[in-house]
Amino acid sequence: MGVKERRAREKSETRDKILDAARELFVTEGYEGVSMRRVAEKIEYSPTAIYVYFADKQELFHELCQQDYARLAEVFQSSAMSSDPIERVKQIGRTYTEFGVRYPNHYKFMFMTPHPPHEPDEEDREVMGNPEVDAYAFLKRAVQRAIDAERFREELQDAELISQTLWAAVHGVIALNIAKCSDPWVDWRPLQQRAEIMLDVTLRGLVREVK
Amino acid sequence: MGVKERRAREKSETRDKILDAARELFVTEGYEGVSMRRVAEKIEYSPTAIYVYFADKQELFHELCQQDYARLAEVFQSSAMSSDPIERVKQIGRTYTEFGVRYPNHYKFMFMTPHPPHEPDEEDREVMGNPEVDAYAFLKRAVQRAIDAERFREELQDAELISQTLWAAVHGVIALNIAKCSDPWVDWRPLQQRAEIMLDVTLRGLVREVK
DNA sequence: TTGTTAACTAAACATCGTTAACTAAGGGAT
DNA sequence: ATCCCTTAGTTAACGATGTTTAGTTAACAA
Repeated sequence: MGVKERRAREKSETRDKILDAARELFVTEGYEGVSMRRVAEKIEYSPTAIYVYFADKQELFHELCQQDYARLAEVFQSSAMSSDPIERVKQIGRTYTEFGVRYPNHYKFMFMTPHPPHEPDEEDREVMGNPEVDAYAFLKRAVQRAIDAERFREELQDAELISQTLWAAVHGVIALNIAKCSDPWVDWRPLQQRAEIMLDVTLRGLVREVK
Repeated sequence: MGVKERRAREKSETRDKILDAARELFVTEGYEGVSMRRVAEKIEYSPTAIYVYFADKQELFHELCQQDYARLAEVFQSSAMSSDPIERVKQIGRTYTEFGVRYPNHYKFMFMTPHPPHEPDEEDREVMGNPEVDAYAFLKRAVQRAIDAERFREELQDAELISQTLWAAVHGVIALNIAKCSDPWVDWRPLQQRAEIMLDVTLRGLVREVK
């Protein structure tokens, strides 16, 4: 009776092989630069074999995406240790920046590429909103703690809005860096400096004045 | 002897026809969604005719891009009328947001898509740094004026760095909106609100305290 | 009239994502 | 032991893409 389980295991192993191969290519070549044929070649399967496991290219890379969202949440989990709620938010920002710099192609696909609307399945619904596996929820919780500690200005009570603002601010730095860093039009300051200034500035604009 | 000129005029007319057709398709379909064949079909030429005028698809859309940079600078020119230097910067931010919202496909190609490095030609060098036609230079000048008026904090004296920070902040809002607005994962606040808050927050973080 | 140039085209190439039709192998039921 | 069905995988092909090559055609200069 263990037959079914062995088969399932084998199937999920090849599935993982596909994902691993796709990820490796994807990291260096980006979404457009990777073809289904090259992924297949890498694992020595025929191109169409992939379609047994994934409906199409979109779905294959969407799955990679999901894995990376989870990984980002994981990284968040193991950083952001500070006891000061504002410092925590700052650490999250720094970790996020690091992620974007280290994995620009993942970042590009995760946060800079429009995906067709996608109604959440049951697994998504399980992850969504859980700070342990949902990076955005993690940020939101940290923001909420800072709100509860009355560290943000009185008129700023919406954790969602503040999170979205912080996210956008740091995202702006990373995204411009990815898309425009080699543009001679702009005399770019070092990324680290830009990222740090951005966190300083936005947080200074958000927090309550100390008297 | 007017032959050469007539020919040149005709040539630049077809060139413009190509650009116009490409732009029209591009606005609704985006870079990936438009094929050289469709552009050609639209002007009733053979696909290869385009290659007489543009080296490849990249170059065709790069040219569109350049036109839009100029247009953005133009729009900047006719907004940003306020006499208060900080208010001016804010107006630039709002105008920029409007541009991104109105032309998301252009915006995506202009600011969210990495382009291969491209050494500036003589025309580029003419535009670069001229606030009348270079939108980034326009922002930088407005920032410099605010610096000169001692409106930014003492430690912030680098117009380049401040401009890049402001740009990144607003870009973050627009870019996330374009890439992720239909993502059910996030309970997005209205774009206008996010944009306005972002400007308020960053500027509050940048300007000198009034005593 | 001839030769040259420049705009444009037709056909083809390589590659892409994807589909359809098949093979081959393994296990369950008779 | 035989039959059948499911399933992982293949081969071949379709239609579309960006682009190249080898023409054609027409206008001008001599």
